[in-house]
Amino acid sequence: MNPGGVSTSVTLREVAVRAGVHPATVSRALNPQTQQMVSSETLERVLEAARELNYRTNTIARSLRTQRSLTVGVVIPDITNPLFPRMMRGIDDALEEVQYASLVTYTDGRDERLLERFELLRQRGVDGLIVATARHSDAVLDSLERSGIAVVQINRRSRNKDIPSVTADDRAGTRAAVEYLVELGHRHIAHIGGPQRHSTGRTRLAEFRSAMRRAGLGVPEGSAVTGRSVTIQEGFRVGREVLAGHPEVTAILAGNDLMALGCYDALRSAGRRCPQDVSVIGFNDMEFADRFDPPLTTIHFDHYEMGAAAVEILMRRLRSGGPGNQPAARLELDTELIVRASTAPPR
Amino acid sequence: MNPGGVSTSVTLREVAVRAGVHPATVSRALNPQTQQMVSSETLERVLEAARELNYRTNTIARSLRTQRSLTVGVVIPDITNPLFPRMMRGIDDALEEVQYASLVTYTDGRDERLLERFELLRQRGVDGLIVATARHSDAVLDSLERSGIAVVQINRRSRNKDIPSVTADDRAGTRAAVEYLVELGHRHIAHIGGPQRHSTGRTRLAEFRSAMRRAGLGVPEGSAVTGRSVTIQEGFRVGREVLAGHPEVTAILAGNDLMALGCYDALRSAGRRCPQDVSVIGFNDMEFADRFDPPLTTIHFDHYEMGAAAVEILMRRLRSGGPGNQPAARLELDTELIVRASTAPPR
DNA sequence: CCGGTGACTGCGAACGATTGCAAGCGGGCC
DNA sequence: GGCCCGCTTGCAATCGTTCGCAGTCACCGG
Repeated sequence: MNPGGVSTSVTLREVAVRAGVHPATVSRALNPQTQQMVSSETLERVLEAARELNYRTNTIARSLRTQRSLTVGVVIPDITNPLFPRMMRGIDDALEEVQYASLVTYTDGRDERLLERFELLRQRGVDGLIVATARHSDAVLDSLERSGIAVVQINRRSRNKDIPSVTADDRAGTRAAVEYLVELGHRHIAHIGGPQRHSTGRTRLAEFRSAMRRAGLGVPEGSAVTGRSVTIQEGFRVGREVLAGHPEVTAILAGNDLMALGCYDALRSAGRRCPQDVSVIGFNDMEFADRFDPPLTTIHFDHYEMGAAAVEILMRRLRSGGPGNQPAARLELDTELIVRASTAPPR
Repeated sequence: MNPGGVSTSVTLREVAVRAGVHPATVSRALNPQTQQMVSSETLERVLEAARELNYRTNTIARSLRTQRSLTVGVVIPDITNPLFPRMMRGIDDALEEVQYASLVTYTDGRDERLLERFELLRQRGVDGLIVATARHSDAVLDSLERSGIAVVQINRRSRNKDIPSVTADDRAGTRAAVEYLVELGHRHIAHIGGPQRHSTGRTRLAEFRSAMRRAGLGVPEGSAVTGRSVTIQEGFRVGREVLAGHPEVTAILAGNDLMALGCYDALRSAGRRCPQDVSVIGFNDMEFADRFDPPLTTIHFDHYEMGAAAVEILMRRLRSGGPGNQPAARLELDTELIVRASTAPPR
């Protein structure tokens, strides 16, 4: 007895001895799935012994035997990107509910690292994968999918429709942003987008064009430009370029919040004020977006929910033991335009 | 052969068959520690076979046998707190170097959850623990330490000097902040501190008092108040209280950056401007502190390095196989005052 | 009274690696 | 020529669970 303390690890065998039964019986008694196989007296005796010894099942041994680790790998570009902490919480909380744990790994934007990182995860026996690094055309993801491991894409998705995904409704979000700017009276709207190898970059750019067309507005050459990555630096670089080429622009729809911050910098360096001279809209509603100078108008979606939903889809897949016959889920989360102070009518 | 693809798992035994040797020999050939035991011809044959089959050692099986999982548990309050993502990167990158992985778990400020969460980590066989939730007087941590598991504290530390820790030099940071405010000409400086159950809250408050005394300034009743948690909400609540009770205050040293943001809100709600009416200094230099309105003057330290250093200490401990005889490391990271726009001379 | 059935429990073989021990083998030395 | 030694390698146990199989026992129905 070691109240409040941490005991050294006790095995099934020791519990068995104390309860006067075979280890296998202890195993059955402790597993909810097989509990009804053991008589109630034995059950009680075993449970008592287990409690007294403070027995905890050794996950490693179980995993070796059952070939399931109750672990999923999570591959994200970088936890430092403020989009991901909340998403991770959604994932981890949902995993905790089903006794799973996550093993997190980063690609730092070098998406091809996925394969090499995956090897490590595989060595550790992950049962499935949540991947936030999908490219539009992603051979690695395709091969993972073919190899039969359960994969769910999150935030971005590849064109491979056999792989389930949870993304924001990029189309609706972009549409809302453009329509809002138009409504404010803007006529010269630029788009500083993300890379076209990402579904987010593609969809948002495509929808930007559509929405502009629907509004009867043109998208002149050089007023919808995409960066090489979704970073403040690229937002700054591309923003400067666009502002220089199109001084008539009074509003910018950025590819995401980080690029929007880059646009802030570009505006400042061009001696123009936000929102008085140029309005800016981001995407993601990242943490502290309401604290920036000016507070950022942006497209919100529920990052936490996105993580939780990905886990749910993954678990469904793991339980069914394969993709099954039903088509892969492609969940799109609702978006909401959050109006703050980075947008205003044009002068 | 399955180029670019993902092969199904191949075992030591299969490699052994292909190389025409015993599995034990393959094991020795593949382990750098024992590699010199096998002849160079055999070695080559084995390596070739392993490469051809794309063999990866099964970490779970290895862990069961060796009783070491190459995994460490990381316990943090909440990954959503912007202090932690960078720290996690420091931890994970350092762990990756030594082939370890991290299993992260959250306490959400309910520090007592540590014990229950630790049980889960123990089940999964973590070799050590990095804990960011230390309380000044922390029975759970004490018992963990006594139980012999390797623990390193990070960011905060308990009074138990037998447990190694990596913290910021809270004392020096606080001193620099106070001295800077004094130098600017402030005479009425308040402290909106963190809970006294945390070493950070304690040390910063204590040093605030010392530094004020050294500057020949008083700390009137009610001008150094601590919150119940280090959050924006508490910063706001306590900030309002202090401002109401001490309208003469022209500068606030906050317990951390989040509380500083709360102070921003409190000032706004009191109709006072920052920095024109009241200067504010934070602590941590969290992500995007330079983007706030106004950009936050704060005490910087290297979060990434903090994580990496914790890993180094932990690894040293794991390798030596116990606390050894040398005293536990208590590393304090250098701090630096980053002057931005939330501070100015008093009117 | 006997065969059958069902409910429990025990037995022992996995899972895939690591490692102490011992055997085989060749060479050097006395 | 015999002995010892060191270098390689194989053997088999082990880590802690799970699970298919089979055995035991009581009870029930014919």
